[in-house]
Amino acid sequence: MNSLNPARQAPVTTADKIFETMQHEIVEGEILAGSKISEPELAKKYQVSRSTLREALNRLEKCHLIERKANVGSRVVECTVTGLLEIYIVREALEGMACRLAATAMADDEIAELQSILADHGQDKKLQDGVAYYQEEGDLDFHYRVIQGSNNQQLINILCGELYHLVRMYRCQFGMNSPRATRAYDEHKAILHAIADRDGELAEMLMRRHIAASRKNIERKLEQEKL
Amino acid sequence: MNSLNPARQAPVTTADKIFETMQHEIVEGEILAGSKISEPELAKKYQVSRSTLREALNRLEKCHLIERKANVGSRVVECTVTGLLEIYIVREALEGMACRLAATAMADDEIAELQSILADHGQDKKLQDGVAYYQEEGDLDFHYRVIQGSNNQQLINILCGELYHLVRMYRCQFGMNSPRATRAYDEHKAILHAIADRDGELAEMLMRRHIAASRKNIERKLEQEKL
DNA sequence: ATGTTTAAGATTGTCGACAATTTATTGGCA
DNA sequence: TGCCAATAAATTGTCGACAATCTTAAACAT
Repeated sequence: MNSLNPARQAPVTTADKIFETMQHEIVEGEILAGSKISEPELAKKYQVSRSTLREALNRLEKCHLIERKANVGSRVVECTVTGLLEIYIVREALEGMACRLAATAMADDEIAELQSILADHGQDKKLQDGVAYYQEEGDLDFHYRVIQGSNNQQLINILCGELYHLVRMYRCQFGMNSPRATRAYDEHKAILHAIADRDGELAEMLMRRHIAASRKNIERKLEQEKL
Repeated sequence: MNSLNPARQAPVTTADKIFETMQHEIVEGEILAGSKISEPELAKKYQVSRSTLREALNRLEKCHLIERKANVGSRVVECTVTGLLEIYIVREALEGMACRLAATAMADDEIAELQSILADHGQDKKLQDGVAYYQEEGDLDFHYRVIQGSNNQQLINILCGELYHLVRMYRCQFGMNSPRATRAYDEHKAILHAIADRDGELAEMLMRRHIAASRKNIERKLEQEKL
């Protein structure tokens, strides 16, 4: 999936590698959410100097995975319900707009390619039925391609560069194998149909509903867990 | 204006000060857009070590004022027409959503305060008439408060922390003393009215039109300059 | 003259050490 | 016992130097 990102450059410097390693560990929860980051400790763990580690920390901060306070240090971000819902709001606004733009900016062959990918997902879904994991990957893949299709570098940068891994982190740590798999698949089809029709207004509305439905689904689920 | 930002912490470390200095110089164009950043040169200019300067550069990158390539160096971002229009698109999506949220999240006294501020702007506008500068500040101020009113930390962070200074940079360098002053003022009043009515849907639509109108105004102006 | 290879110069990335600040610990006092 | 002050320990911020990489220049061959 990461390999699909054309903007992503291969990790050339050591700080790049430490960054990617830590990014993975934070997303997967191996480095616990909310935990304090000890620069000396981690520098020893990864066998690099503190300068190099700090360079990596700066990039983690750029994609909102850690937070720094002057003269105090860094902490991994907490995974709160509020934070999760806030991100869905941002995604609803930005991906909705991206979808509107994609309806006019995407080339015919890009749309065709995405249609065939979606068809593949449909078959896989039938095979695996309830198992939502693959669908999750597929969901990310679909959203990712629509964003790229917007052809707006600022949008792409924010969604694919700065928010993407934070979204993945929440998915991992809240264990989201949603029961919305088949419905989400249908919604994807409808969105893509609107894009193929070059109907930006409808495409935006459908994408916003799609993301809002996910958000409400989570709100509902978390409400039930409380009871 | 900056003093209105509650999230902003006073510059405590030397890297903070260098960051703010450079941020100002880039926004105002004293450090030219598109120019290459020489670490040794700037370190000498500001009388700090390269490590400290690099720390400042990292924060400039976070708010999209410079871009870095591994083993090559940093450049100040270019101010292109495409880039400007792209930012307006992002703002339309995000500030529209912020406005929708503000309609339900803002407290009554916050709304009242903003109304009185807007009234002051109206008087100042009458006094200074065509002079758009103060109105520009007022425009930023209004948008800023609506964003804060959304009470969504992710939104606030992106708009006020990461995009704010880039928007200011474009305003400075493209010399935007728009002739939309009085119309923008009326639009602000209508937006705030919708917020006071707690009509989020309308508030979002009006804010989106407001920003889209600005964008189209710029598109038109730049189109004319070409001819 | 032009294009390629090689070497020199300059720039960025990384390192370890020191200074400044914060946090933890200890001791004293109400 | 509980709270505050002073000290000790640990952590973050800053510095200058070295290593790796890129850029520029010069020399050479075609």
